[in-house]
Amino acid sequence: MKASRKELIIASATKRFAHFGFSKTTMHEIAEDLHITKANLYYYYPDKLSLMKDVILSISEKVHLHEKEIIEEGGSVLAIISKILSHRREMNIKYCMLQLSENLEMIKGLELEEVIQVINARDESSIEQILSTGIAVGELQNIDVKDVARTLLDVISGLNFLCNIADIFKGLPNPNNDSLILEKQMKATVLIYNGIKN
Amino acid sequence: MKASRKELIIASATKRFAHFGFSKTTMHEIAEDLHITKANLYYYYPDKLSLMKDVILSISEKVHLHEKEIIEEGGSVLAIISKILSHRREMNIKYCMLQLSENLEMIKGLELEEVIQVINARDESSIEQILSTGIAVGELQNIDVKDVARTLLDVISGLNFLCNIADIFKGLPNPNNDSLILEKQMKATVLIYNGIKN
DNA sequence: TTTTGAACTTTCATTAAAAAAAGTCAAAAG
DNA sequence: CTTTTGACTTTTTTTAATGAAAGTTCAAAA
Repeated sequence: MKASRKELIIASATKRFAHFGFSKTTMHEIAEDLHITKANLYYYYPDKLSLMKDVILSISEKVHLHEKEIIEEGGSVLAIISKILSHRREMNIKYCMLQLSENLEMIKGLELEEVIQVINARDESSIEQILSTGIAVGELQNIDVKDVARTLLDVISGLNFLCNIADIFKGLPNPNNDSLILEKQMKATVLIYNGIKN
Repeated sequence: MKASRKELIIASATKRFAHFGFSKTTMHEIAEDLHITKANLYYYYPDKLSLMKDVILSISEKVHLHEKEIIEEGGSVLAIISKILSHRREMNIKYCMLQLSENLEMIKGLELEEVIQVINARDESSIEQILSTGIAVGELQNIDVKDVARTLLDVISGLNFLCNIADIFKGLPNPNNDSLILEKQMKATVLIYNGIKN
């Protein structure tokens, strides 16, 4: 059926995108990998952008599901967020080209806003859930969950940008940065946590 | 004397750089503004980069002096940082092209590292002084001043990047962003403050 | 319904020539 | 001796033209 065919395309495209980035991957190459023609690929996806979007959303979904698992495993608020940040670093190392490309395309004004919004919503829902549970079990003060979650996410992704900006611009991955980013993110998270814990 | 002549050059160059950015300002134009020849300008500055550096350092010094004044005026830690962040936003609106250019040049690999280091050192010294005083008067816990100051500065400049990245890339200023940046920076600062206050 | 070959259109890479800007220097001016 | 300059060279940026590559479309075949 159609859905399964699309899933194959996404899986195949993800490999190329993750390795070479969006701009260095052609529709022809993606089609070749699947032993179909470019025209056939266009039967399933009207353009490259929508394929890119589906690939991004697919990865985001995987990450989100894994984060849900981490949350369900339980633990202190700080421990859970720490696990999530570590996992995101791992994902970033795995899909770094894609991250760089994604950021660059977004910067260039490509219509990825909707996708970014979905990812943001997922991120917010995860953090909000962690904070809400923290309040429920008395670990955290009775804070404004939405507001703190948004600020924490801004801080985390701001630090990501701060350390990655040069690489994003160059379009070259730099895995060395990841431990530094994680460290800075953890330090900031701990400081914020200290202010909201009971 | 030489010093005064250089100061005139810096003042004049600052106007052009602040308005059009580094790349859209030529040495010829700067010379013209001063009613001297380009060759004469090169008598005082060996190249464009060193003039750029002096302009950046001169503005940074002004900002730093003003922040010292704010600190000396006294007040709560949060009030002082709030004033500093507001002042930085004002400076950013005034010198936005310069900020954008500076970031872009840095990204492109221009040798502005030394200058950035000086600015960082000044920023750190300000925040460290605020935190130290806060501890001394019992407003803050006995935290690791250097560490917290660095993290706070990372968070603040990360948020700046996060909101500005598209504009930095385009090279176009966008003053609308400034209130948003300030808001995010204040929210993050308050959260961190809550964790270090007594 | 799915697939394809053969188009078309847009974007990208390359090149060469011209223009603009950066940077140099010997000599003039004070 | 310091400062200034005009004329010069070198680098960088722009422009325009070309061909190639990639994105996209579509009528017809499977």
